[in-house]
Order: sequence, then C-alpha cells, then structure tokens
Amino acid sequence: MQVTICPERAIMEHVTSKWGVLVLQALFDGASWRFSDLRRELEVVSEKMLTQTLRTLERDGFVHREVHPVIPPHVEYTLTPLGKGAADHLVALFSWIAANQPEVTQAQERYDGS
Amino acid sequence: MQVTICPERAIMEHVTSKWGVLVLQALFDGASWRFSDLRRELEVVSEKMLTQTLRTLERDGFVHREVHPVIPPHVEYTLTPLGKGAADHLVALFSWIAANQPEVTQAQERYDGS
DNA sequence: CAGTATCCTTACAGATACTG
DNA sequence: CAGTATCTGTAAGGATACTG
Repeated sequence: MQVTICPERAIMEHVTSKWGVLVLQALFDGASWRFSDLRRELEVVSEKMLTQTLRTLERDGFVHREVHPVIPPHVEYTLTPLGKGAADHLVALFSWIAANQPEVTQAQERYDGS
Repeated sequence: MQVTICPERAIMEHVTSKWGVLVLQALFDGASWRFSDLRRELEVVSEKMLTQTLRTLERDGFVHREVHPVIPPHVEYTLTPLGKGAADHLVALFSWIAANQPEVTQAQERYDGS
C-alpha cells in the first residue's frame, strides 16, 4: 500500500489501515473466522478489500489462512502469535478510544461551535 | 474523513491515519512544534495534508494550537492530556512494530518465495 | 463458499500560486 | 511564517459478474 519510507512505516500502515484494524480486532476476539462471516461482521466491506487486507496481513505473518480442501470450499482465518501481539496493541488503543469517546465528541462540539 | 459507522471508528481513523500517526508521534516526543519544523520532521508531507491532519486532531481535542500574534506568525502545536493518552498507545504499537520488524520481513520473504 | 477479474468512480493526495 | 485556495491526476475503493 503506497509509499514506503521505511519497513516500519509500511507495516504500521498495514496494521492501522481502515480494514486492517477491523480484521485484526475481529480475529482477536473471535478465534477463527470464515471469509463470509468476517465480511458480515465488518459490515459493508467489499470482497475485494477484505481479500486484499487478509492477503497483506497473511504476508506479514499476522494472519494464518487454513484451507480445507472440500467442496464447497472452507477457509478459516486465525491470528498467528505475531498477529496476536499486534492486535493486543490495537485493541488497547480501541478500548481507550471507546472510553474517551464522549470527551472527544465534546471537544468536537466545542470546536465546531466556536 | 469518509464513512462513519460509529463515532469510535471515526476517531480511530483520525488517530491511525497515515499522517495522524506521525503527527501524534512527533508531538509525543518533541513537546512543542512549529508548523514548518513539523513538516520537515515528517518528510514529504504536503502543506495541505499537514494542515488537514492538524485541524482534525485539534478538533478531536488531541492537539492544542497556540497562536502568537506576531509578525511573522508563530504557531506552536502541542499534545493535550487527551492527545497524550492516544499517543501513548500509538507509540507503544510503533515500538512493538519496530521490535518485530525483522520477523515480519522474514514472513514476507517466506510468503513471496512460496 | 471463497474467492478472482473487470470496470468505474470519487475523493484523497500532491503541486502550485497566492495572502494576512 | 503559516497557512488558504484551486486545480488536477492517480489509485484506492466499490459494484458487478464470473469461476474452481
């Protein structure tokens, strides 16, 4: 995804990307997910973006993709230990945001009113 | 910035946006910054994007904008206590990524090679 | 079911010029 | 110095149709 000044920034962008954040979160508290379930969970994500996001996170070693060779196809996505580490931080951040959301909303109203 | 399913997601997107991450980080370990210095620090950010990012973070109550009415203009940006809280998490995440970057890079090479 | 492959759109981002 | 205002291009993202 776009410019890569340094490897760290690139990884940061994968992890904090719009859908990356949500995928890691879902995998964090859901253990194992199928493609379609994940899609429903995230709401309004297109197939293309979900696939792209999962591939990027799989490539980074954050997500494990388990294919069961049956018909119809059955694929399970889980966090790797590495992905768990990243997700930990993301979930902590999101919890903080949820806890402080009222304060932020107030700040916004103050800003818009002045 | 774009679709807002819920307030939390919107705030998350501000904080984890490409330039939001970098601005919060810089403010975190630099105390106070002038516009131009910040621009130099982040490298290759356009004036427009830096302004836009700072405004969004200011509106959210994360960043304080101090204008000194002199000529030429002098403006200082600092983190608010609220912004400090968000930046804490971001910095923790980035440290984790820096520490685990080698492992991620290895995973990428494995993925690309197979 | 779990994806690819296409096409299409817009909004994000950058460049440039100008101003208080 | 610290921005705004405008213009413009690109690529991120979405909708749809199709496939193993």
